[in-house]
Amino acid sequence: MSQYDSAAIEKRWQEMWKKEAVYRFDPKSDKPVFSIDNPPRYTSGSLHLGHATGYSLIDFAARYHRMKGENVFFPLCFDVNGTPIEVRVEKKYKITKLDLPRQEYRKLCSDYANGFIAEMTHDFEMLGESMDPSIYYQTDAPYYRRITQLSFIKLFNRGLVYKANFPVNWCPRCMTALADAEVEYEDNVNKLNYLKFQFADGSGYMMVATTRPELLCTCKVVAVNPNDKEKVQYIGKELVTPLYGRHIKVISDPKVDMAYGTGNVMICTIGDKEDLEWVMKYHLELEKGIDETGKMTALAGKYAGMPVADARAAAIQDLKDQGVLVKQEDNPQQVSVCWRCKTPIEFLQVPQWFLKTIDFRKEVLKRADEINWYPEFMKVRLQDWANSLEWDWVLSRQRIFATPIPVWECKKCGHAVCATEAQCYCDPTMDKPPVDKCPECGGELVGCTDVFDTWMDSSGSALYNTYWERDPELHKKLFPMSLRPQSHDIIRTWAFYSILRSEQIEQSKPWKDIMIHGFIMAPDGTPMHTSAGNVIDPIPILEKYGADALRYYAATCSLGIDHAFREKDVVRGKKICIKVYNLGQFVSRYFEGLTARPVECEDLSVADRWIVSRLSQTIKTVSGYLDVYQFDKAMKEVEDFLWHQFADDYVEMVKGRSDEAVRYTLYNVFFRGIQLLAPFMPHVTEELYQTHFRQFEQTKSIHLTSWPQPMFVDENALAAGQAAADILAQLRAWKSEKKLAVSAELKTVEIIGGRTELYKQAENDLKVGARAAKLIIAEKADLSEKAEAVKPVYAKLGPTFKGQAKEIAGAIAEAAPADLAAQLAQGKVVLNLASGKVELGPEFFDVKKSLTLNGRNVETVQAGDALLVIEV
RNA sequence: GGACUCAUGGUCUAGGGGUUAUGACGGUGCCCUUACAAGGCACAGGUCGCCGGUUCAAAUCCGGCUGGGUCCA
Repeated sequence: MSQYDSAAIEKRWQEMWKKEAVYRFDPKSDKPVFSIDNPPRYTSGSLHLGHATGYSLIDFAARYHRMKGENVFFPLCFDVNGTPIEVRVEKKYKITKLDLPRQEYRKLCSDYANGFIAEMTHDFEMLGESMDPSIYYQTDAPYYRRITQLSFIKLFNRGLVYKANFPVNWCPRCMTALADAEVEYEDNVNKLNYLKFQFADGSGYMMVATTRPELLCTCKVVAVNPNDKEKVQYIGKELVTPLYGRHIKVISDPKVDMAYGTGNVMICTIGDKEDLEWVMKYHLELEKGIDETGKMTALAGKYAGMPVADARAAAIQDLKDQGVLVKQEDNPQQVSVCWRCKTPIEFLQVPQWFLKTIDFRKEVLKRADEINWYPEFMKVRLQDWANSLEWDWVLSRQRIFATPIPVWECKKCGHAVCATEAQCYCDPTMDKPPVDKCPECGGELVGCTDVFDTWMDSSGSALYNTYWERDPELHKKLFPMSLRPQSHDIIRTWAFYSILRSEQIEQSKPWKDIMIHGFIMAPDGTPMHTSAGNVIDPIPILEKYGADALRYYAATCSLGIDHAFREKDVVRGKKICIKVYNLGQFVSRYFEGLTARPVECEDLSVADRWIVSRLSQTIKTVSGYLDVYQFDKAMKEVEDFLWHQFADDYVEMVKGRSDEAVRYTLYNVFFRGIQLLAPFMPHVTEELYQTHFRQFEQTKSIHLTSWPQPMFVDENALAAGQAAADILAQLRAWKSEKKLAVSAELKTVEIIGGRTELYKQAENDLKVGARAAKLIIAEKADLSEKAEAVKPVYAKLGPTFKGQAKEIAGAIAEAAPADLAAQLAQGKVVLNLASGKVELGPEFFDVKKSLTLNGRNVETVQAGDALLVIEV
């Protein structure tokens, strides 16, 4: 008898699936398409537990729809763009982007990222992912970048793209503008400096508190709150800035926090987002105090060329020396930092390319409403985001390893010439512009060195996947896609921009459904971070328990919420593998000697009809859950059915049989059972299929078989079979207690009372299941009945008696069960309450009875309302 | 500071106005019963985060608080 060996089994079938190209999208097929806008995995190397879980969830959907007969589009894909790779490369070679020619730098990044792809593809195979390599893509390839550029050109030509000077989040280390989504916040404590600002008319001074004295060089105004009674007298007066001696005005603005610092705020152009708001509101002239490398500009006078932190220290020293700085206090604040390198960001005005986004707010919201969100509440995040947008999407980045913006600009007049569609893919830093000279002024055209925000590439995945601008017919057939799976952290980026792009290019939603999963946390529920040292490597888990076991864990993670990693669920997953594997070994004994699958059988027993009915119900329930991506609930149903109903109850019930009916039932129920399990545990189910069913079924893989349909539901058999199963479960427990083998033969089993009419229908199943030589089913015997407890049925009592219900329940609890039972035997119970006399029929009571039989040398077991009398 | 979300035996989870509150892992005891000891049977273990409200009835609905998570112009 062989034993379950996850490593051998998983390797065997992974190789077969690959060799036989089992998972292939067929562009020519006219079957319904189920297309997945699969998240291209970022080429950062090692597999993370979060990836393992996320991609498993997607694979469940892919496999389910494949078995439903749909033409599944599930691409193997990688995201090979952007700053994170650059950061790693710079770290590895100890360089910055300025140290190398663009092409060499780009090659270093490309080689670095591509070096991981083979290994990461292998990771997916090890997990049993059914991604399709025939529709492979990676986001740095010219064929993919071409789509990004083409969509840009179309938007450019429609006037949706513009270049503007605009304050942007700027990371001085990465030397790039950052989208707000790329800005993180860190708690920090710095100093709040109290400075004396002299009035220009010599009438004394005003105290201003600031955390950024180095920005005095761009200080434009000082604001006070109009409700600040002490300060209103200063509004309109002139102040002289320390260090620079500029004359500035005092203004009033209701947004000034009177309680913070001195209640007077100096507004610079610009230090933070609040400054930006005031700059916009009062149309202040933008001055640049800090440059792109994070150093002070000439405006800063003697601090010019110093890094911001040094300039601040120097300014503070000078202010102290001059007696301007009179006080410093600790100031806890949140600093904005770059999401990748954690360097504090600056707000700088830099020429940037923008895509009109705010104008599309309504359309995006409308498309979001057209998409089915799983779970629904995730849509709220997108809506909040869309509604709070205040400026357009900054498309450009001053980096290198990304898609070039296909534009040339005139050196003289700044006029921008966009590439032609025929030119794409192109790189304006190497390729020639479509025209020789500036069409406006005849000046020289220079290739744009800016690249796209990587979300510009990513948000085009639904377009790329559906052959947009590659195959119009296929595009029409595939767009919009069926499903976007993703995590909740990138709703405001990937999901939002994808919907925006789809609206701008296709005036349509990009997908029908979106499913959003949570994060995998460390076992203690805190996020996994390399810095916290709590990152769990999934590879040893895969080796110890197998991919099917890890996938079981993934299945227990309900959508939308974060889950702590639970190794015990992986353990449970492996136990299920072992259980079904062994179950297969047992069940297949019944198929020995078969030359074809068992023929349809007319005379099924009640037990057979019961398990077939339960199977049919399970198929319906599981399909319903899978249709709405509720994998946790679906898995639980399958697990409960296979283990408890099929293995524990049905198989135990029929062990004594060897007829055609049981063979037919075991074959069909077990086959369909493992089909239900196949999307979750593809390896062990393939092993079972190939070992026990393949010889009778035509299909080369279980994953290409058709999703099972319900066989029949026989309500009567459901009730009778369940009643019999419950009796037999009690009997097995009794045997175990008496240290008897489950297969121990019994002389007589008498079932007295309880659901007699049901037991009678399943009489033979009970007899076989009990291993009883003689089985008697009787309504009554020579026994005495005793009411153990009489409880009120609250669900009936409450709605009928409302406020009186509590008093009635109290009275019932007080009364003797025997007395209540005696009254019930007469048809009703009469209670004398303080609030009056109440008559209650039997529907208000739940009577627990016990039956005892005296005077016979037998064992008795209570099984629900029935009494089992056993003669060994 | 804001939006969304979560809080249920030792640990983790299901449920989402009225049964005896689901199950897993762990614990204890018995059993190597011929598919399965990573199995079977039994047992112990819970004031369903805290405080209020709605209701005849709240783990469940509402409000506040505390604590976790995610996102944050």
